[in-house]
Amino acid sequence: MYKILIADDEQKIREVLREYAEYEGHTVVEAVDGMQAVELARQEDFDIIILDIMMPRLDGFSACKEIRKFKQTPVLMLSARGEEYDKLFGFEIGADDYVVKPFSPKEVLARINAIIKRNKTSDTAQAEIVSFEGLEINFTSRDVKIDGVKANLTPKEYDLLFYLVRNKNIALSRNKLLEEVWGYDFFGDDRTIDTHIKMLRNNLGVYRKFIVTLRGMGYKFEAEG
Amino acid sequence: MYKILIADDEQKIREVLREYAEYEGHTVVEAVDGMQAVELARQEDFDIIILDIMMPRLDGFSACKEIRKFKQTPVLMLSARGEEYDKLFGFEIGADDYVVKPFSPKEVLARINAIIKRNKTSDTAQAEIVSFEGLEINFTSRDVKIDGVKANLTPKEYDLLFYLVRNKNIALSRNKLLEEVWGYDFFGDDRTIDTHIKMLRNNLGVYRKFIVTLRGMGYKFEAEG
DNA sequence: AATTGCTGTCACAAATCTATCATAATCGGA
DNA sequence: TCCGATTATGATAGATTTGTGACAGCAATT
Repeated sequence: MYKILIADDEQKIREVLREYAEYEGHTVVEAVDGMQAVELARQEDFDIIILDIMMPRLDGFSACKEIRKFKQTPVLMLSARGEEYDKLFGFEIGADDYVVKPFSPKEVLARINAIIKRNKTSDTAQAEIVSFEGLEINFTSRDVKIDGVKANLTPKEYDLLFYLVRNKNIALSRNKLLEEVWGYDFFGDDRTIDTHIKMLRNNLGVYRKFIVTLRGMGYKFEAEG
Repeated sequence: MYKILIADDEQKIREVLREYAEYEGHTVVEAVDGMQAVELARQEDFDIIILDIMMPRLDGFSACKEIRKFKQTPVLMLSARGEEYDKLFGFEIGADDYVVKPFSPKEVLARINAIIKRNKTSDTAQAEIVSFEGLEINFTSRDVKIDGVKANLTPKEYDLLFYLVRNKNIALSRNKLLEEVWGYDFFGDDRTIDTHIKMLRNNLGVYRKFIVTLRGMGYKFEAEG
């Protein structure tokens, strides 16, 4: 569900949090110090960042400030009891919440969920992506990658592929395809589909195998993914 | 959590906002015009005040100015699109933020939280900045730098770019863009977008590459950052 | 009143896509 | 294996879509 960055120099703590977070279906990336956390935050978009305060190289406060210069990712601070309590309390550095050690992972996860829910403004919506072996289809950004390389499809090819994939493992007659992809007001030839299937296959390279011809019927996209 | 004053002459709007705010646990007080808002603000301490601009008896601008004479309560303005745009933009009257109608209650609540948090954190308001290579976009101060040099964009160009960037890596149809950037009440031509995209691209120099044409669809801002 | 800057529209050129056709290849059943 | 039916493919003309420069109407500013 969420993508979480956990920065703490104690492996034990990272481990415990990761375990709980992954159990809830989140993705976790770890950093062992503040510097690394800032770097990772710069490169990727996280739903939330968890920063321990006492860390080598760059402490949690400074890391938080640094991150806030370029990202608004919610931050949850971890602190030992009494440690810089005032700063924490005032959230002067822009943290969204904090948890005092020793904490229960359960509580941390609860806070994470609360913070993310509070901060979610349609922004961090997950892209809709499906992949079949090396064929990756991103419905959200409307692009298709073949072994990591972007394919250059024409509008009709996108529409056709997207429709096939959305109805994968379903036999689709030419009429059905015409109606759904071309529109009810298209009065052209059936065989037009063949040509577009051809183009699509050419563009899909080895993954053309997913597009199966159903003789006397039509086509289908056949895959496990 | 927070105590909010909502001043709007439209009952519908007060109702919707109240519902959302209370759902988040805030306390809401309503005013039906600017005069009443000022009186209430004088008597009670709110965490934030929401003022519609068009109100009977005393408009939102004047109410805001009046309130600022005795309280520093953060103010969020509501305005119809285009309504006194510059005043709003300059925040000359001391408002902390503004939202253009029609807005989503969710967005308003998000802004409320942001404003209050910003005001509570020792007024070291952090600017919201994102960058993609040498292209730096500051949502807060509403400016754009190209390799460190400030670009001179027109309002529409800002709006368009900001929307694209906030929805980066998402395919945006012309209709979607018209609706979100121009507003639901714009009945002009699709192609207007093309022209503005053109201008934007010219202004972005080499970073025009981030704006990708999706033939038969629309455009998207494509970048990793 | 004149100037400047912004917006939306238009027209044309350039780029790109699509449908169709002709022909080749393939399939399935007799 | 052969034959008719169906599908694959290459080529291409015509249709769409997008990029761009020009411009008129407005609004704000001087």
